[in-house]
Amino acid sequence: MGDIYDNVIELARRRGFVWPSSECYGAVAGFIDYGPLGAMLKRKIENLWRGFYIIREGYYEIEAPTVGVESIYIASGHVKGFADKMCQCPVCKEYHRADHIADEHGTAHADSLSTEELAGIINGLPCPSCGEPLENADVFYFNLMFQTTIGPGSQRTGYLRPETAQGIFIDFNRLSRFYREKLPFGAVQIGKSYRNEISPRQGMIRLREFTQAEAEIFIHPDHKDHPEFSRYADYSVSLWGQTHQMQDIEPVTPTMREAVDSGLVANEYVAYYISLTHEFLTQVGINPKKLRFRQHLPTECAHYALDCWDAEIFSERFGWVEAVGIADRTDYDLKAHAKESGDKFSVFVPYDEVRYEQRRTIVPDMGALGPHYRGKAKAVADALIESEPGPDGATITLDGESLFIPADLYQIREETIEVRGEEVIPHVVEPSYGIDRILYCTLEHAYEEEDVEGEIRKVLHLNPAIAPVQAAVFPLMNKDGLDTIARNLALELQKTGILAQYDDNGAIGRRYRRQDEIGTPYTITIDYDTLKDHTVTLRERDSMQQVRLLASTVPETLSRLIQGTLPFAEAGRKI
RNA sequence: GCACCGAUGGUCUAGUGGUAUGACUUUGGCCUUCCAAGCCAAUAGCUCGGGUUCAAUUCCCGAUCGGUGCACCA
Repeated sequence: MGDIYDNVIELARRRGFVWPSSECYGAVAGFIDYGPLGAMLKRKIENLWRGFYIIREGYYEIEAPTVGVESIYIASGHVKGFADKMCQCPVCKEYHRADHIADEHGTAHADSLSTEELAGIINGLPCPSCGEPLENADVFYFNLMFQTTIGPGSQRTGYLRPETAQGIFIDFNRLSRFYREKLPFGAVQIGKSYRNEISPRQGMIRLREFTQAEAEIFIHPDHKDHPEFSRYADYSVSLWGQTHQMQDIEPVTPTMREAVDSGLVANEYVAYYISLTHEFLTQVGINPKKLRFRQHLPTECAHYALDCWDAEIFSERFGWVEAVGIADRTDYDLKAHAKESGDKFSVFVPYDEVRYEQRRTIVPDMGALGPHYRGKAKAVADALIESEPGPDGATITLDGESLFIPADLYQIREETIEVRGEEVIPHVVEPSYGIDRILYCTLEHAYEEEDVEGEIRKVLHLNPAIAPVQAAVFPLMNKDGLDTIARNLALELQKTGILAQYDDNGAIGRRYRRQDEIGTPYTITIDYDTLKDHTVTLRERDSMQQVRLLASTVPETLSRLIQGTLPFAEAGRKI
């Protein structure tokens, strides 16, 4: 057999976590189906995430369409920037990045050239694969966004979103109103995003349709101290900064306070979400020893991002997998949408005290300007307002012509203006989670093959909070009324919101193994003692230990076990 | 996209120019007083399309998916 990946994926397929999509018509790379247990697991991971970001941080969730009009992605830069300029070698048919080829042969800023310019430059250069000259090779765009058209016969172009973030940015003004126009505030979105990857490999790691959980937190550009920073000030995580990477030295583990003060992490907001991400991922079940935070190198950091850290999870198969990106995107996106849409993407921030400013305004005398300049009067007035008048009059430029306006055609007013605050374009701190990657890594870290008396026991050590099935109820024997008692107990559990499977098929050991494989944390068995004293056994998946307790207390006890507020040893009498 | 390798019940596999082996799983039954025990039975398969052939799961070509390398990863 292969490595742990093969074993995990085999189990995931067999037991209904993850399946290839549209199998009966031939599966398509980059798309997967979540089966019954996978969909449940995914939802539980998402709900744990909601617990952090919505309930604790107070950033409400929105849901925007996955199809967006072209303008959104023109503004965000995806229409232009999310495309690669490619060319194909006429000899070996290999595809290459045209700008990379030009770059290697000494062309500066090749990525900013047009396709025509690039085609001219690479013409005759050797193909990086076969070495033959690239004769008259076309340079064309390959955009990684899925394109569609909106409406019948419509010329309106739409794109499937390549990230959920833009849906939040373009709702900025509505959100600002919702939060009563007070920074900081944030919104989150969990949903599908789409990227038409050239070569999606690596199973669930690189998908063409994937789920993101993103938070966009709008903060004042001059106040990047997180109000709740004390929560994580003493928290320490493994940080692999730019300088560590370039000098090839190990990550360091300072406290967040130290990391911010030393300048390793740009500000408290970024540090706060690094810690929160660490806490979230370890709660999901990621092994903290296989988790590190790596700072983007200057070359890979998007040009607008001020600081960017990836949470990387170690996979036996894929190495360090980028699962979360935490970036300070500054005001890049809001400015871009302001420019493209013409709307204002800012918040009015009042000063602590009202300021008074002396201001000199020029008030044109339209009654005099009108008859004098006729059709040009309006333009003259506008130019006048912007001008710097001398003692006798002002010189303005209109249609390239210099024009002198005598001082009696306008008034100069010295005013004291009350300034209560200013319009501020917030900076955006963005923690962005790849749920599918987290889910895979969780499975991989939870998976264990244990040798029990010569048999291999496959167990998913899933955190009870995210296990798709929380409990199973077995009658020891399928007779003497044990089965009825077991069924009734399963019903009782379901009434308290616990997903409990009833299973009476096969030997008891086999039933335990089945539940171990899907990560069910607790199993309850009804035996002959139950008939005498109404007690049942409760078995813990990880230790295989059992305790005995009254059947009537099982729902309450299980709830507390799942919440983590009751240690298993105290759940009942040891056997 | 390219090159190489692979694809047989749900899973893992044997094998073949004449529609297929075994194990595990699953389901039903018997048995069974707590960790994949035993017995009986049942269900279930040659990735897809084309070609060669009387006949293709097998040979050839192509596609799809998976793996590896190249390229790509805003």
